[in-house]
Amino acid sequence: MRTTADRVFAALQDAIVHGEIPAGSRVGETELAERFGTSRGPLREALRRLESRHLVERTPHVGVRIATLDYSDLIEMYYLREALEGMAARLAAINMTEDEVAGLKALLETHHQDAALRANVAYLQREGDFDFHYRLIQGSHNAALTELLIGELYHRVRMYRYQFSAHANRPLKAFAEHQHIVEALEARDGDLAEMLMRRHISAARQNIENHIKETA
Amino acid sequence: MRTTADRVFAALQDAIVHGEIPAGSRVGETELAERFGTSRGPLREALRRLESRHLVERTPHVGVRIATLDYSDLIEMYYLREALEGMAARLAAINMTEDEVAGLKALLETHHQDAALRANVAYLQREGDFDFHYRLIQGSHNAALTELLIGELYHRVRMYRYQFSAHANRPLKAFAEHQHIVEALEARDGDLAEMLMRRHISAARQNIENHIKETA
DNA sequence: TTCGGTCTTATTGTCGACAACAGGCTTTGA
DNA sequence: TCAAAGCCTGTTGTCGACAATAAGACCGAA
Repeated sequence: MRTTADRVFAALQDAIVHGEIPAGSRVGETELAERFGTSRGPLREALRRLESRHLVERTPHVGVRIATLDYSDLIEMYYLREALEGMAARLAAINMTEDEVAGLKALLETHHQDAALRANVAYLQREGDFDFHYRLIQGSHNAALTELLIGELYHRVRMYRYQFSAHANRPLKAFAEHQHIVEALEARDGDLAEMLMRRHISAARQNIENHIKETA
Repeated sequence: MRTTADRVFAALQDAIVHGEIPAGSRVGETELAERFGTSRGPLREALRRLESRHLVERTPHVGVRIATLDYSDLIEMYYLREALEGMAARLAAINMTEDEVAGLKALLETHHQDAALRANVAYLQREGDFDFHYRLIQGSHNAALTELLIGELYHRVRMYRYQFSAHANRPLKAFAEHQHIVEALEARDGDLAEMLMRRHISAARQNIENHIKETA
């Protein structure tokens, strides 16, 4: 059976990612403990785990603040993802099974049916297993890499999406890039897969950087 | 003032990394609490933080085991480092100050004076600020990347060094590669710096993989 | 003898109370 | 009026006791 600390952790993480608890706000332990119907013990455990994922910030004797993402954090994260997901793509080209590649291709096909995408207004992917990057990372068959990207970074990325209510403003391009990556995987071309993935993420970052300059 | 949980965390991490507590051994919370002269509360917090760094493994209701590194973990970590430190080198070439580059060059000069290195028997670097990779990573001026590599991965790497009492068995080559990387930094050539760093780490990995095959 | 089930025990998970600290407020002196 | 020192309050850090769980020992039946 899952422990109560686990439940609190999952619930709190969801609340933070979805913005139910405003980013940057200070929260008290007692307050949160009551909210989740438990004592401060398990709650503190949940907070520590969230801290290691950079979803909350703790300062000794002062308290807990929900983490905020400013633009520089966001840009830094894109560099991380470029390096890590690039490597993931390289490894996926080598290690993915035929079935996994076929599954990924089928996933893209369902995206292709999406009306919003066809109209070039949005490229929304359902979370978790239905996310292209999510599946590709798992295809690297590298546990440490997967844990790092999905266990630690993924939730911060999700938080960003909700916080800035961000949707890629280049849906068709992004979709086309996904398709090219899958083609590289099919060809088992690790070099190409890594290069395409890095360009894919780098383009998204530059897109944001330009947006900052324009609005500044 | 530092909290007791902080002290316990630092002490325990050291004990694990240096092998004072054998890797793979099961340890009880009460036992550890007594050893560090505190109660189970702060100790559990320290354990949680060590868990997020993959230095201990916890299973609910069962207990704590000091993490072990098998070869596949080690190999996976090298892929991570190749991706991340490669990116760090690229960013360092762009973001390092002239002083930092000069400092790194001076550091290599002190390594060059080391007798063991000259005799090609070992390339031992003092830990922390005196480690080449450590300094270069900080030179990336990317807080997220630095936190990830130094805060999370670095201690696992150190643990491996102690556990396998590993010393690079290609000291002069490794040293020469470091020098070439610094030259790329001086030239502010990000592409080259990344490529050299990736080859540097990749070579170390292949070295280990070959070693495994031979002894298997 | 071996397999299945029950029970025991040691360990972890949880709780509520107390101690210690940080930040703000008040007070006092110049 | 302003600044500095001391107090006060609310919060977090720490502790010891209790409850719940899982692993292993023990027993009995096939």
